[in-house]
Order: sequence, then C-alpha cells, then structure tokens
Amino acid sequence: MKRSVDHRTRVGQARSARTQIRIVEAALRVFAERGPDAPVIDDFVAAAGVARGTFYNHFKSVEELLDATSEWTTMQVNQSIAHAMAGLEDPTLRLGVGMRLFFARAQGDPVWCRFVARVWKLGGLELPLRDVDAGIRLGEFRVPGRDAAHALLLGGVRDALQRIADRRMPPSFGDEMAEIYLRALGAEPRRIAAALAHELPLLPERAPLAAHPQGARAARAPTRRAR
Amino acid sequence: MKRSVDHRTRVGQARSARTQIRIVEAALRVFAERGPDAPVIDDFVAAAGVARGTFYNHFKSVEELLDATSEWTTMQVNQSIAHAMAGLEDPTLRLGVGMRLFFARAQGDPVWCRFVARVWKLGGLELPLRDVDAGIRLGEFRVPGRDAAHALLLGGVRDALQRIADRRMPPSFGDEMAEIYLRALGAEPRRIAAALAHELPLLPERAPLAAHPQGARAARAPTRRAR
Amino acid sequence: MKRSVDHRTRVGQARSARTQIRIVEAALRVFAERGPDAPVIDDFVAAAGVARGTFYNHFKSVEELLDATSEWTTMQVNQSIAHAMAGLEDPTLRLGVGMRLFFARAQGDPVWCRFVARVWKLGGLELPLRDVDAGIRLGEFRVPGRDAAHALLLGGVRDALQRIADRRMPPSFGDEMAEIYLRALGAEPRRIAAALAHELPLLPERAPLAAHPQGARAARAPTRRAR
Amino acid sequence: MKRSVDHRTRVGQARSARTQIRIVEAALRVFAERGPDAPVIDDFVAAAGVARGTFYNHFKSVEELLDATSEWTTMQVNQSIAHAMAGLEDPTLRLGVGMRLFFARAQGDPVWCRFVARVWKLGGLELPLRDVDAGIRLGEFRVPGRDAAHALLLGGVRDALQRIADRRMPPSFGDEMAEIYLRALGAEPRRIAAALAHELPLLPERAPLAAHPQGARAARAPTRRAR
DNA sequence: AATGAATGAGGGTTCATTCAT
DNA sequence: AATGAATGAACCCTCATTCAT
Repeated sequence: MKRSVDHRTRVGQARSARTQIRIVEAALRVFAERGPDAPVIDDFVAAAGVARGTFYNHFKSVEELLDATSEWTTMQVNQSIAHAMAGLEDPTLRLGVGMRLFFARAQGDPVWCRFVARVWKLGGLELPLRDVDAGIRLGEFRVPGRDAAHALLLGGVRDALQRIADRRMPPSFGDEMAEIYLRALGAEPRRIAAALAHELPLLPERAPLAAHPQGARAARAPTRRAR
Repeated sequence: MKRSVDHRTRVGQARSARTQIRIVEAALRVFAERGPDAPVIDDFVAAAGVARGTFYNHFKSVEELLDATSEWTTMQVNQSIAHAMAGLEDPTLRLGVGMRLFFARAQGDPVWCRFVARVWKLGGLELPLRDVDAGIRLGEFRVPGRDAAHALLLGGVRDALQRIADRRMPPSFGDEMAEIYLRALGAEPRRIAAALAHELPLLPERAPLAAHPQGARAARAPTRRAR
Repeated sequence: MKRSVDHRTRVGQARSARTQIRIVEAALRVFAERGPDAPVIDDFVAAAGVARGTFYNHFKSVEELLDATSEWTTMQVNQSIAHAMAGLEDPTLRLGVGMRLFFARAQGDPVWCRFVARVWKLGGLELPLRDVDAGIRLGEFRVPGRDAAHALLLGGVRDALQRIADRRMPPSFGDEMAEIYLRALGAEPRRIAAALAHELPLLPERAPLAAHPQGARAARAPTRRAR
Repeated sequence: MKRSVDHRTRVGQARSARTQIRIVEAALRVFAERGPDAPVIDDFVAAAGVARGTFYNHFKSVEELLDATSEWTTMQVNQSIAHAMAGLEDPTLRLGVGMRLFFARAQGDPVWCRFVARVWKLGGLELPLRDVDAGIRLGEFRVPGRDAAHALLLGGVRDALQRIADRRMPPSFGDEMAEIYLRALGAEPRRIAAALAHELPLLPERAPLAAHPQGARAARAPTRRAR
C-alpha cells in the first residue's frame, strides 16, 4: 500500500513537472507574440493544451507566469553566456564577446528574441553592467558618466533586439552593436578589434525546456475586442 | 438668423475644444503614471472630470486618445526643438544640441518625460536620426553600421528618459548622454566639445496645447485590452 | 411693432410645422426600413436632417413619433379608402372593393406598405371588420365564428403586406386576397364576382401629410428599448 | 485514470446540459411575456437563476438564445403534430386535423402559445403549407392564387394565436379557424365535415424540457427606461 | 425654435478565479 | 493533479435626455 502511494506520488510529481514545463513553454511563445499585457489566461491555457483550472495549480496569476517564464529562459541564457565566457578576464573582451554571444543567440532563436525584446523586466542584465563598471574602474573605459553608459547599453540592446525581431537584420548586426558600443565607452581600438576577432564559443541550445513540445497548440491569433 | 446659427455653432465648437483639451491634458498625466496599456476609460474620465459619454464624443477608444495625446505633446516638443536649432548646420552640433535640449525638457517636465519614456510609439523621433544619417554621409560620423547607430540612439534615449523619470538624475545627465553617444558615432573630440559648450536656446513651455484643437479626431485601429 | 411680433410668430409656426413634417416623413422611411423597435433617435435625426434637440421640440419619444407617423399615414389612407367607397352599401361589395383598394395602395407605395406591414399597431383596421360584421348580420356571410373571421382577415392582410414588401407580388395579388377571403366568408359567388369586377375608384396620393400637424403630441407610456 | 477523466467529463457535460435547459426554459417564458425584442440578457439570467457569465457559456447573444428556444419548443411541437398525423393522407383531412391539433396545443399551453404568437421566426410552419400545395395539386382545393392561400394561412394562424393568448377564446375556436380556412380553400363541405369530426389523437406533453423547472425565478417585471 | 455638447444610466461582454468532481 | 462549468466584478459602449446658447 505504501509503495503504491509512493508510486502515485512520484508519478504525480513527474506529471506536474511536465505540465508546468508545457505551460511555460507555451507562455514563452504567447508572450513573444503578443507582449506582456495583451494575453489572457485562456491564451496560455489554449497554447499549452491544459484546462483552465490546471493553470491555477501551477501559477497564481499571469504576472507570476511572466516572472517564471522570464527566469526560466532569460536568466538561463545569461548563465550559459556567463559560462561560455568563464575564461575571459579583460572587460573590453568580456563585454564585446558577451554582446556578440547575446545577439547571436537572439538571431538564432526568434521566439526567445521577441520575448526578451518585449518583456524583459527581471534584471538578469547586470552581467554586462558589471563588466562596464569593471572597465571604468580599470581605466579601460573612459565615459562621461556611469549612468549614461548603462542607459546606452540597456536601451541600445533592447532596441536592437526589437529590430532583430521585427525586421531580420544581417548576421553582422550583433558585431556592429558590440563595436559601436565599445567605441562609445572609449575602449582602445586594439582591444575592440580583439574582442571582435575572438572566436565565439558555442552556446548550448535553450534545451532543458524542449522536453515535450508536441502537445502545445500554437498561440492563438490576436482576435480580441477593441478597447 | 444666419448670425445666430453661426454663433451657436461657434460657441459649441469652443466648448467642445475646451473639453477635448481637458481630456488630453488629463490623459497625459494618466498615461505617464500608468503606461499605455493599464489605464481604462474610467481613469481618463475621472482625471478629466467629465462624464463617461463625453469621452466618446471626442475619442473612439483609448488607442485614439493615446495617439492624440502623443501628437499634442511629443511632436510639439520635437517641433519646438527643431525650431530652436533652426540655424545649426553641422550634424555633430545639431545632434549634440538637440539631445541636450531634449533631455533638458525631460528633466524640467517630469510628466512629459514619463509619458515619452513609457509611451512614445508615434515616430517623431526621426529628427535626430536624420542628423545621424547626415553625419555619416558627410564623413563626420564613422560607424560600423547605420542600424546599430539608430538602435543605440533610440534605445539609449528611451532608457535615459526612464532613468530620469524613476530616479532623479543629476542635471548633467543629458549632456553626458549627448557626449557618450557622439563618441559612439566617432565624432571628432573638437566637435563634441563644441556641441557641449554651445549655449542652449530657451525652449517654450509645453503651453501651446490649446493652440490647434481642431485636427483631433483621427481614425484608429482597435487595440487590445490590458489586464 | 405688434405686426412684427405677429410676423415672427407666424414665421416660427410655419417653420415648426415644416420641421415636424420633415421628421415624420423621415420617420416613415426609417420605420419602414428598420421596424418599430430597432431605430434610435439618431436615426430619425439623421434621416430628417435636423439636430438632436430639435427632435425633442416635437416629440417626447420614439413611441410618440411612431404613433404620429401611424396616424398621419395609415389612418389617412383608410379615410381615403372609406371616402372612395362612400356610395357602396352591400357588405360583400364593400369588403371586396375595400381590400382591393388597400392592396392597390400597398403595391403602389412600397414605403407605406412596409411601414404598415411592420408597424401597424394603431387600430384603424376596424373599417373592414365592420363590413364583416354587417355581412354576417345580414346573412350575406356564413362563418363558423366571428372571431375566426376577424383573425383570418387581420392576420391575412398583414401577412400579405409583408409578402408585397419582401418579394414583389404580381398586380393581381390584391384581388386574389380579396377573392379568397370572401370565399372564406361564404359569400355568394355572384357577389364575389361583382366585387372583383367593380371598377376601382382612384385613390388620392399620400399627399395631405401637411394637413394637421399641430395635434400631434399625445402623451405616451414608455416603451422598452430595442436590441 | 482513464475512467476518472471520462467521469469528470461526463459529469461536467451533464451539468452543462442541465444549465442550458434551465436557461432555455426560462427564456421561453420571458420571450412569451415580453416579445422577441424587449428582453435583455439580465432578464434571462434572472429568470433562469444563473449568473451573467453563465449565459455566455451557453449562448453568444439573445438572438442565439431565441433561435435555440424556437428550435427546442416550436419545432418539437410541430414534429409531434406531424407524428400524430402520420397515417392521414387526404390534404383536407390533414390540414384540418393539423390545424385543430395545433390550436389545441396552443390553448392547452398558454406560455407556448404566447411564445409562438410573438416570436415564431424560424420556419417550422412549412408543414401545413405543404398540405395546402398538395391539395391544390390534387384539385381538392381551388384557390385564386397560391400565395394568397399561404398568406391567409400563416397570417391567420398567427393572429389567432395572439387572440388565444390575449383573451381566452372558447375551446371551439381552433375548430372554427380550421373550418373557415378550409372553406377559403374551396374544399368540399363533406371533406370539411370529416376533418372536423375526426377524433384528435393525443399530443404528448412539451415534456423533455420540463426536467428541472423548480430553480427558475419568475420573469422580472418590465421596469426599464423609456426610449 | 433650433442647435449640439454634455451627461449618465442601462445593457453587453470579457475574463480572472473558484470549486465540485 | 487535472478538469471545466459557474461565477460576478470590471469594462466597454450606446443612446435617451437635458440644457445653455
């Protein structure tokens, strides 16, 4: 008897985890397609192919789902980038390679790109800012103001992602963004060239979520009433 | 007889125009405070102190109100900046002075700043882009890619506005943004210094709102509803 | 001075009467086209080309306008029919000729036909019923029940009008209705033939509309709103 | 596991079906009392004792509810009449017995009678028209025009229902309607007499809907603003 | 009388959330 | 855990009516 309970519990937990992943995966697409404000719970429910009530077994609100989705996708990528750059020390090199990796990922994964461009509310972008600060501290970057440097980075990256999402940009676009930004920071041309020449380490896929994509229906078309 | 009809008509139109201005002015504050998606019609109605039905006498939807508000505030300021720079020819000078004026306005008018930072969907920002392009064409700017330069400008400006709105930035912040961006473009240090030293012409207040009430009711596509 | 006041008054009354007629004539078309429940005040206002407030100078509600329109059109036609049959005595003859005249009017005036078919709430149809009763009393008609005869007449006529309005019926349709109904009443074939052979007196146009404008504003119970 | 899913589904569907029936049953009364245009969704909701939102789980609009109600009541009765007359062949007999059954049902079920009299938009009344046509074809009926015969039947029946609904008519009224109409068609007196003498088969109750009438509140009193 | 802007109650519709199974 | 019917608060929008000019 005990065993059977255990078994049921274990099966239930496995199922629960799979369901949660299905919802988050669907949510990524829905948010990417329709932004953070427009979608209603039914959109996620329909896209994930689960029942309404099931949603509430996993998330209390759309807000919470949004946070979970952000965490499970954006941060993950950031971590993989951080990992890929594990050996690099020089701020110019780190920042340049980091941006190039970031945009490479964005250009290779349109859904994720759209999601990050439109949603992106959780921080998770402190990594490059840390490099900026380090470069300033080390005298490698010379900027009129730290806040200005941060604003230009974060704003510029978001706008760049939107461009990638809306109109396909050429593959070189990410490198161009890295270059112009490093110039804005007053980095030495030699260092900039090195950062651009550095071979990009391979990023892992956005894998762990890809477990069971099949049951998910496409995000529904935006047919809702006017405001 | 004819006169009395004219009189009635004139009086009615004047009242209507005044009401419309009240709504738009209220909307500016509401949008600034709550963003473009969250507010519901009742918010504008309450802020403007008019009846529900009155809203619909002037605007078909929140979307339409948003456009009208954008037009009546953002563009207007852009025009006043364009006018203030009428005599300037050199792209570096124009871009630098233009950005400084823009941020000066933003720091002096928090509501407008917040509104532009959060909403800002109508173009109206092509003016600086034109200077960027001109500078590239003339060889004054040297950039790895035109799109990258545009992304960095638009994204950076929006992020800067958000910073100004959220945490009061020092008065020098606008100048720092101008400087770092001109450096990103590879402008000559001498020209950058000139742009930063240039005395700022005075901008008129955001007063003229009442000026052109008549052109208000543009037709609009339906929006989605916020949560 | 006195004269000028009189003149103004007279001019005002004339204008008022003309306005009222414009509204009623527009209402006839609107009711004919959309039925008694669907139209809103703006429809009449738009069709008549007057201002919203002007409507209320003449009618308290749609219901009241409906009554006025019914009176000014339906009854009028009934009276003209009654007048046209002034000399006829025999119930079979009167009923047959009356129905033929009625349908002739309906086929010649589609707007009026539609209006009567869809609205037709005021009585005004007691005239033919009186002939039915007279015929029964005189033994000219033999029916299983007076109520059945009335139901068949009123219902049949309304349905016939709807058919004329919806799909153009042949010119003989009115005569056929008269004939089949007289047969239902058990009238003698000879008398039926006479009624059908009787030459139709000419009906006047639906002109006299302007006749008695002022008596229009009867008090009215409130209606429900249409969907 | 499979069983439990099936069970949940089955239970849900059963509940849904019961709710739908409650709404339709309430709607029958509401439509009968207030006509097809006056009632608002709240009327049905109140009469059925369900929540506003529940209405929309089952019907998109009043129009759709009207159609469903028509189908579930009118057609049903028509079918039961058709079934009751299964053995009858002669058009005069069929038409006469059919009308008598129809009016018998109307007199025994005032709510249904009112509903049919006021609403009655879905066809469902083609059955008697088919008998009329058959009689004409067979030479049993002699009419001046087929359209006139149809108009007299449909219009007459509707008016008769209204009379039954408004002022209680004597039990013989239905037979009188059948008789006078058969005479209008020129049927042979012998055949008419046979149709009137034919014993009426029993109609089944309007049963299937009567499942759970108790939870329904009375249709609310008409207290709404004027137009 | 005529005008039309302003009003606000009434009614339609959506959708987050609960809950029995 | 999963399901989906039921719920009702929140919104949207229309339109009858008033009223200053």
